[in-house]
Amino acid sequence: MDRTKARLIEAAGEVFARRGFRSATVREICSRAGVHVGAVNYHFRDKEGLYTAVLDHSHQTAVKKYPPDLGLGERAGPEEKLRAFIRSFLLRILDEGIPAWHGKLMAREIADPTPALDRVVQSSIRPLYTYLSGIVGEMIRQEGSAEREESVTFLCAMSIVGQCLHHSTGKHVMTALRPADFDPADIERITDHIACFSLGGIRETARAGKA
Amino acid sequence: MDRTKARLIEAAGEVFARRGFRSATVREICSRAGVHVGAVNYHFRDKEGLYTAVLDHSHQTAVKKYPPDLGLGERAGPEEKLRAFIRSFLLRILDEGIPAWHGKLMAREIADPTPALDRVVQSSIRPLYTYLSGIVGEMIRQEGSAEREESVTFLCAMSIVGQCLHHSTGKHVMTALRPADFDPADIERITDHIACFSLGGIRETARAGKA
Amino acid sequence: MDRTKARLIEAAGEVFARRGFRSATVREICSRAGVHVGAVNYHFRDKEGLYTAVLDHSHQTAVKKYPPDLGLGERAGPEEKLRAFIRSFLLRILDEGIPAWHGKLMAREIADPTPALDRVVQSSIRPLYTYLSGIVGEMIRQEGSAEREESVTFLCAMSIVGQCLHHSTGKHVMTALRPADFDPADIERITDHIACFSLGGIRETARAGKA
Amino acid sequence: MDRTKARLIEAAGEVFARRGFRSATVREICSRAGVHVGAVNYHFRDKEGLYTAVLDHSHQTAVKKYPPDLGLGERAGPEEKLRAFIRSFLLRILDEGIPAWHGKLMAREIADPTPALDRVVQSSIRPLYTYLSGIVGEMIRQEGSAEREESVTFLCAMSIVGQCLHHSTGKHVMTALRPADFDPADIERITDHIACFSLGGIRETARAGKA
DNA sequence: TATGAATGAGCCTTCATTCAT
DNA sequence: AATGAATGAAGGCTCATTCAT
Repeated sequence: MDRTKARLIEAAGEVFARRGFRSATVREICSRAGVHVGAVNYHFRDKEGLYTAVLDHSHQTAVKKYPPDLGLGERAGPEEKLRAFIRSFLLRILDEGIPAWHGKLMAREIADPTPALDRVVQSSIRPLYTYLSGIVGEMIRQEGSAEREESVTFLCAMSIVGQCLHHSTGKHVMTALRPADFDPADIERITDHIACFSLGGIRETARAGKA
Repeated sequence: MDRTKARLIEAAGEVFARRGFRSATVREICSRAGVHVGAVNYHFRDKEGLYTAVLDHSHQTAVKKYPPDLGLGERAGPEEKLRAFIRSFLLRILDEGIPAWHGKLMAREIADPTPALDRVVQSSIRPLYTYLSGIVGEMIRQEGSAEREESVTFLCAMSIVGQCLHHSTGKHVMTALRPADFDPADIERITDHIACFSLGGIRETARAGKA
Repeated sequence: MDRTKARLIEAAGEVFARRGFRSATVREICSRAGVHVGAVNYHFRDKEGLYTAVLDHSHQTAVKKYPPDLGLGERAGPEEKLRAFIRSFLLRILDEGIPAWHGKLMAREIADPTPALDRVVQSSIRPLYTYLSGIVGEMIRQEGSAEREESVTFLCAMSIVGQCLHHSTGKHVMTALRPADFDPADIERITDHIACFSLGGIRETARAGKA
Repeated sequence: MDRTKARLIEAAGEVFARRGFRSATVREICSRAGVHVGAVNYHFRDKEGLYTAVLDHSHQTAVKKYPPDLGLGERAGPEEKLRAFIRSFLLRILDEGIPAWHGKLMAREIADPTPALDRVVQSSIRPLYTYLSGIVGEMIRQEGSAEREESVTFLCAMSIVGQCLHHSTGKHVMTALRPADFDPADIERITDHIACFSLGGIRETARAGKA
């Protein structure tokens, strides 16, 4: 029955996101899904097969709920697009529920890759990166810089992604450092900050490249 | 004998940094250290005790080799201090050798905390954060902004740290995305970029807070 | 449907012959047969029932294709009959295709018996043995020996069968020992050797019994 | 303690010989040895390591107790040597106790090879084969035959070995066929038969090669 | 009648830890 | 004080078989 597969994917998404692929146990996943221990091997061949299925499924869900431009039209300006991208990215990794698994799983895959990394890069990460590079490149060109453009664009994109991921990856430390200030649920405020910070960062970088 | 403890800490630092606390095995550590399997439990009570000892020891080593200001005097300007901090931070997490364990262990602790997180925060992370906050706060004040200063300073500091950590945490993905562009060994170039990007980011953030 | 049973028997014959009863898995058999996993239990009660069915079916096929005398008339001499028997036996266990399963399965049953051994002995092995004993007994009597005839005949028959089986059972070792010399496909040459060797052996044995 | 390893090897030899490598379970072995289930992995790395250790140990024991020439001097005639070899071979595979494991394990390895086959061939089987080839070659030359000598020697040696092995491998079938006649304990009688049969076989083969 | 999802037993292995020596 | 053999729990996985549909 398909219901078992669905319950398994749901339970596995939660456990993999919380514990990581290696530390997650098939037993805990099955227990949460209320299915037999052997079900994973039957339906997904092995633990890795289940993990891949979770990644694929959550990818589908995430792109639907959080498109990179968040519904912005093509005519939107790059600054607007950048803000939408950051907000979308933060929603992916900070929100609760199925789509957030995807962000958390990607974050884990980035920090501690499994054999599924290549798959994730091709299906999920590269498209996002390509979209972000387009925005950043446009902003850099607006500043009149052209030198080593691609390489500079790459570093700027990584600076943006790094800021976003840190709000997921580093949340425990942030809470420990300033319990009062840090609220991962306040996505709008974090979006505002990273968008503003990155805008200034991109411009400064473009200016430096021009000189 | 103290020599056994020292060899154990050295081997454990390397293994914990490479595999993380949970994936590292006592057997591999003991094997590398050339001591018997029971030594960890005998000298450090349990695996966690060894981990704590490694953190303490590598902290001592790291603060000596990579002081946050990299030897800069108090009279240096905040921009200069910021660049030195970023370079020092990148060296901690990207360099090879004993002191780099500490940076890698901190990065792992941030991304996937263990019960030792609080200890690490108090001994290592908070001092760094306090130092960085001082620099950032000074720069923000230079721009004339004052509104919600502390909170803004916190977010800026996290943006800087997030960028740096991503060059350690996300190195596999960066390599997958742009194998030609990404070289974690080129610390100077990464330092230049993050310093420049963050300078623009802080100023833009300060300006926005002023309006 | 009978077609499912037929496909199952065909697939099972191949797998049992290659892996043996215990190492063969119901799943591999069903997968090769293109039927669902439960089919074995549904049609044949259990794995052992399928195995029995395979033995019965392949026995039917084998006796048709490889009659012990290979079509020799009753008037043929014992030496001619012995050679035909040996050739027939080798074809059963070394040939490829459906009838060869039977030989391979018998060889496996002899080397590593299952609960089906008695059935195989009664249906397949004993008739062959009886036929061979007739030939050997005739040759021994030709030499003029009579003492403990039956027992001697038995041992001679076992010597002949043992030689033949070793060319199936021991093929991996023969290849390892003399890769150049050993070619299980060269059934004529092996037949010639075993027939000649056994002729000499029987005569010598008969002569010794006479003395 | 070495006692655990010794008990494990003893228990494993018995179980491997009775069930074969694949069908034998670590649990049964440990249970018989009266040791913990993890002991196999601790002392021998894995099941295969234990198997290898059993093969090595039983090989040592077997060569001591049953040297191929059974203590015959070099001056003994080839017929005498052949008989000694056959008797020694039968003792190896039919006797009870540790050295018989080796014969049974070799017989299993020949019929159903494991990854350890090469090791067994090099350490145990090839030396025996070489010794036997020397005897057979001498007998063939005595008959005056020289044509394709090596290849003929090989086939004769295989005929001898095949006869012997069949008395171990095929014992269940022999018992089923003639319960009264067959007594594997009557090694002297079997030795007499195979020696006599093989003598006649070798001479006949040599004569045929000469013609 | 036929299917295939689900089951339960069992297998090998790994791991941190304990404890007799 | 130090060793390393032994332990017990747990992990992923395979397999033949059952049973609701």
